[in-house]
Amino acid sequence: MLYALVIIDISVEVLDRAFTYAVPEKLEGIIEEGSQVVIPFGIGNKEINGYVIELTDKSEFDESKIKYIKEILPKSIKADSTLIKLASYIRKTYGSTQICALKTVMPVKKTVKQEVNKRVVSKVDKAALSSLAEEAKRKHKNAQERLLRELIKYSDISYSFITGKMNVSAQSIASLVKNDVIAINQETIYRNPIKIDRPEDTEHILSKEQQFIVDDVNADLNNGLRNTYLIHGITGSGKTEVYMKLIEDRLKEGKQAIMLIPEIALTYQNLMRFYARFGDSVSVIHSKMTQGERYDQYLKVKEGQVKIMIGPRSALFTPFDNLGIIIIDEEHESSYKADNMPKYHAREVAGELARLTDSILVLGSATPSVDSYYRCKSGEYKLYKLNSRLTGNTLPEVYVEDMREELREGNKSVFSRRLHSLIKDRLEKHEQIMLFLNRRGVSGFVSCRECGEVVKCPHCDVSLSLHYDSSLRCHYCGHEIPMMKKCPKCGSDKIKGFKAGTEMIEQMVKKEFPYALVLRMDADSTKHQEDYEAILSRFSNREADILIGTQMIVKGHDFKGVTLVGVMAADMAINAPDYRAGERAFQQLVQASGRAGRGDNPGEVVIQTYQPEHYAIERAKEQDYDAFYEEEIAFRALMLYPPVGNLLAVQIIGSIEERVIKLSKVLKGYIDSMSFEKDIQIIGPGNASLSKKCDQYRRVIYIKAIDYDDLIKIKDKIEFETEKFKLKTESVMFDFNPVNGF
DNA sequence: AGCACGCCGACT
DNA sequence: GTCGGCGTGCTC
Repeated sequence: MLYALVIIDISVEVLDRAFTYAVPEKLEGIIEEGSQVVIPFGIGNKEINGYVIELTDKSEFDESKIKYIKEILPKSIKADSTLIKLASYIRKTYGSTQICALKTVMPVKKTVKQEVNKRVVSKVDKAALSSLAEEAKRKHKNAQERLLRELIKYSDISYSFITGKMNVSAQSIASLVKNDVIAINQETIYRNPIKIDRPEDTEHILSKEQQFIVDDVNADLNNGLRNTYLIHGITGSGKTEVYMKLIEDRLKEGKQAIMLIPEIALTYQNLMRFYARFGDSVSVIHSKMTQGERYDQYLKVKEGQVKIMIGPRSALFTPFDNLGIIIIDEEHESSYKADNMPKYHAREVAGELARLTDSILVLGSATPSVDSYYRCKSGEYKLYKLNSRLTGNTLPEVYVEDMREELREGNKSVFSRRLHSLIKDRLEKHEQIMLFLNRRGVSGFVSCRECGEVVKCPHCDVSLSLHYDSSLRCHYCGHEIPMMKKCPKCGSDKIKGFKAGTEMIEQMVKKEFPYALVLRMDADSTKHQEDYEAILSRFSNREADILIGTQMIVKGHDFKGVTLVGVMAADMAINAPDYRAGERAFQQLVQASGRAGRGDNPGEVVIQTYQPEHYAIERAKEQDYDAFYEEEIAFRALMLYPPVGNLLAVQIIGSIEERVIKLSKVLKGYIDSMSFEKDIQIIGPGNASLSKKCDQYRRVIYIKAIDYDDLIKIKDKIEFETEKFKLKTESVMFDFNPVNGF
């Protein structure tokens, strides 16, 4: 008798274990580990889906009670054995249910009808295409314009290439078909579309530094070593070339590659480099792809056509059969941490995947995460540096402007005198300017305009947040004091809450520089992805002098015309109520600086702040990552924050405030009752930084521990206890080493 | 999660 | 006497 251990599709803790089912004779040999099956479950034999995670010939369970598997779930796709192991890792490490973990590692669950091979051909000549493109541009039909311009170069493009990689919607194509500009050629063409249309590949000569990395990694591989590598390379130092060479070498060995890049950097230009090099063996996934498109990618991977997958964190779950390398570009990006359950970190999961598949993991960043750098220092990762800019252009000049000084000298405007005069200068020279304003979190912090003092929590060393009821609160421990009238340090009455939006800056710019053309980009002005692309391309086409925006504008796009970057208030980032505030601030300042002078003209950067002596600012000005790291890690070690310690956020949500408060206290009681070999610290319960969201009250308990396993024990204990009093209106969630705040 | 069993109050 | 409340327990 053949039995199957099945994980059932009900995401509840008590059912989160394998159930034994008998495999009917007709399915023997068909059902495999990873198969999705339909099984009768419970008293009513309700039909439920499940995943087979193991096949065995002896049952551990009372045989008379075992039921038969009904069938294989129609149109389903079997989970890879590696992916099942990865799901187990995710369940264990991040505390989700097995089924939830399985679902996250299965980006494609169902088969979808396969698309016919469609190609788009132009029906008009190049001149007509050109004028139509101009027209489309005028009407802000960006997608159409993109397609038309591409058709000038190649008169015959595959449909899926246009909808997929060029990101042009079916509607845009349809409207061009309607106007008889293009036709869709349905003949199945077995030639490869991309190989033919693919841009000329340039020669690849690696610099000494680049070649050293490639040789060293390959030497390790030849010696049977499977390491994790971190490439710390300044912007423009040619990390991508190294990635591509390493990928190429793996392909030669018959292996495949996964490359993660943040979704925001998944731009056409970035992808083109890979197409030029690797042609049709490269594929991309992104969040906007439909089920069908995803399935097509899946098939291509399974058939061995696709050997390199590029995408955001979910690209990790590409079911390659012989993976050789995983690359994570911009590894410090917080988007690598999942924000819904299970809250896994792609860097850690990639590490596990590399281990499971005997692959290597390569991380790269201009401003590595403190986490990864720490692992380099401890010898866990191998560190490489790329220090020279290949393009030859010099680093920008960075000025730090002390806004306290400005105020003392009677300048009450949001522009320091230096920034004001530089903006004027650039406008006269017709060069472009970017003004960057960090605005994370809803409530601002409180600082003294006289001495720069920021009011901080005495227990947590993060800044206190000003709330609408004019109280100051710590988002970590709930410590609360009333808003003061005078600065506790210097006694000045110039102490105020700090808040400024992009809109306010826009108005100020318009007032000061009425003749400047201004574009603003923030969450309000970019409700849709198209808006985002539209603003960026307008700025790129020099339709505006000044671009004002939040972090969105410092990532991804390069603007050749920008020679001045202004960081309006670096204090916003430094004083975010989060232990990672310093790290994020430093990264953003370095990134923002990197936006200046990408073209031929050298750039200048103005950082405005009330705390010019803050280490994140001083180190960013000097562009000295190592010095920053040393100071940051000392702070983390002192406070036992990650990566030195480990942090668990226990998040409690509910609609009745008293009950949420009570529950959070009860949970803290459970933790108090536990004993550990190494010391742990319990902080809170306190209100979450968003203490009420969607009519749900949110509280949080933070636990710091040396041993990660202690945190898992705490999670298990809380889950075990809360299981008993079936929670209805409240829910408890866990976030291990959180990066995105709560 | 969903369903059955089970043991106490007000209803034709 | 019975209908129905939802507390408790189980599901291969």
